[in-house]
Amino acid sequence: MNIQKLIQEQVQKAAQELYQVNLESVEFQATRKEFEGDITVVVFPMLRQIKTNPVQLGEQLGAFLVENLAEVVSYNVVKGFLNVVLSGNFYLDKFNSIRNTTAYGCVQPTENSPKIMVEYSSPNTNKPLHLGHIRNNLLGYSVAEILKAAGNTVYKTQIINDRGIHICKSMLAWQKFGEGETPESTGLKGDKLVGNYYVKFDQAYKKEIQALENEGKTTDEAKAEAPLMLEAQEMLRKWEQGDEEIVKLWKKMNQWVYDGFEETYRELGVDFDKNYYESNTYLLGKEVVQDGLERGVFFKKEDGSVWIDLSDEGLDEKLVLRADGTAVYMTQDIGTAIQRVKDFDINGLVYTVGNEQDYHFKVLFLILKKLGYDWANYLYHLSYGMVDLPSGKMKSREGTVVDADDLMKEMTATAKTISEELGKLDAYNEEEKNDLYKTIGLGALKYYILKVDPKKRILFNPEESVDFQGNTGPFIQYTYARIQSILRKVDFDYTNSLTNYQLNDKERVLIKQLELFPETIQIAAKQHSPALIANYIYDLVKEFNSFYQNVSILGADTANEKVFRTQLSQTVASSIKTGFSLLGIAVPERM
RNA sequence: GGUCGCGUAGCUCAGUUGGAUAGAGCAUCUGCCUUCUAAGCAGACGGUCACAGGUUCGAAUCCUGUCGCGAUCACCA
Repeated sequence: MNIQKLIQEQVQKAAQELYQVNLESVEFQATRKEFEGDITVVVFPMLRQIKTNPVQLGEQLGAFLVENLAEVVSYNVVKGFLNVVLSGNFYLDKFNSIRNTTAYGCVQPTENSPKIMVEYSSPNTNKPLHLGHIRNNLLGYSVAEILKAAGNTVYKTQIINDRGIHICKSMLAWQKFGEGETPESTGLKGDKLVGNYYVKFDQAYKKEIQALENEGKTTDEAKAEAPLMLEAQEMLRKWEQGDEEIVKLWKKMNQWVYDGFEETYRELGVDFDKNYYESNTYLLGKEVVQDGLERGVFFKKEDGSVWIDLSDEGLDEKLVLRADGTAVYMTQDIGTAIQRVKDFDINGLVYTVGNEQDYHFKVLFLILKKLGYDWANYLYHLSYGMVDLPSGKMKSREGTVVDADDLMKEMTATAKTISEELGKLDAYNEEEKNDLYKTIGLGALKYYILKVDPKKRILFNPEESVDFQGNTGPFIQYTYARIQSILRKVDFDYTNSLTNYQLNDKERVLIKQLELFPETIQIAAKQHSPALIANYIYDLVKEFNSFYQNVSILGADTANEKVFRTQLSQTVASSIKTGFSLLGIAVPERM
């Protein structure tokens, strides 16, 4: 039983004995560090049931706790706050149990655990991944890992948007201007090569529009009538009819892109258990709409298009099937969700998609509910803010897109520069050094992005490089490396737990922080927020560094101190490693 | 215009179900490497929690309104 429950019971018992009042609940908070104490009982709310002055009541409850609970050694009352001081032995026991727990903080999933699918990334195959995708990938991957650690069975997935007009644009431009270029012939990553042709299409298309406008057409007419656009649309029609040549080209160019993406994912350190392809799923959902139409969930307009009326929910009418019977985005998403539940027997689904699609997912979830799927209550849109530049939105046309591969390279290069300046890596050969630079560079980038609340937008200034000091990934990695350095130097046995040890303040604070790890993971899972993990680890590391700098570990006076502090350091390192793994960030042995 | 989100130190961000004197990092300024890695530690400076009301023992947090920023309101995805 945890200490909070024990104190609550005793406080309720005290209220009963002293005032014959049945307290329904007791409110707690962590004691602020300017006061003495470990846990604080807030007395104010009790005054509703017990008419007395808060200080007096606090004194009475405090005395009762000291009397009746061995863990409580003393107390003080400030205004309406009863600060309770717990015994050193209580924390020592706590520490020993933490130290002896494997995968401390995490809950192992069982047969009966909820099965959740997390979708993230889901790129279009017409251009390379950029900074926006990086935020998406990091968030999706991290939330998946956090859900796992909280005891769920998790499947990571992406749906690759491999068909549609945008792919045809790249294909057409390559056909017209490509002169047979391939990733091999140019040395370009496949996604970059295909992306170049998407840009080329856009440039040529713009020229055509301009020419038509000069002939007196309106902009809308010009856009619709430009020969390149007509050709691209024709290509899409041919693709849908299964035209052999077009499909062959489509397969070839998509494969280039997949190979390119694969490399980016590998560098970024994200992975998927299952890939869906839009070309396989874009027809899904039509039957469900038909079925829903018959059951009266949807209705048909005169032109034959199918809609759902969501005005009851304060929303509008929404199209789910075009008049010509073809699917829209919503149709596909309905079908795909149902397919995924069939494929994986999942109980829930997390969609990592930017907040520009808030409305879409609100509607999607409502529709699935109205269709009567019970799992529709466990759908979650992990909505995140855009990554903007000082100049505003990233625009490929203006060349302001921050490319994912380039950014990772720059981060690694910065890590290298800083590491070389500090010059502490003599123990490493070139290959080990290069691995380390990647670890640090990516650690800086990932932490920088994940530490902020997902729903807030991020302003990314490419001019000012991401920090490596203070509240950063490298700061935390550095602390881990320092602890590893200590552990390498230990020349005594520290396997056995101590039962008799006088904790100092720094040690006690660290144990308190360690104690919060499991509930932090649970809350982060519930809120789908890697930022909570990042903040928790940062607090832990700050406390540890203060301990490290002010207290000698291997040079301590007594053997017990050496053993205990080594154990404490090791346990902190292990939580750093676990916590960072939930963010997809690696930790180094040296740096 | 309707809907949704955001607004906390010069900058970037924390701030649990409402609780004590609103916290970190960066930047600026002081100290600390002949003892475990100074990517560190100890400290100083810095606030009308956008604004105005309300709810109550108590509000950055909840409610209402105003202002500012962003997104969305496609037979695009």
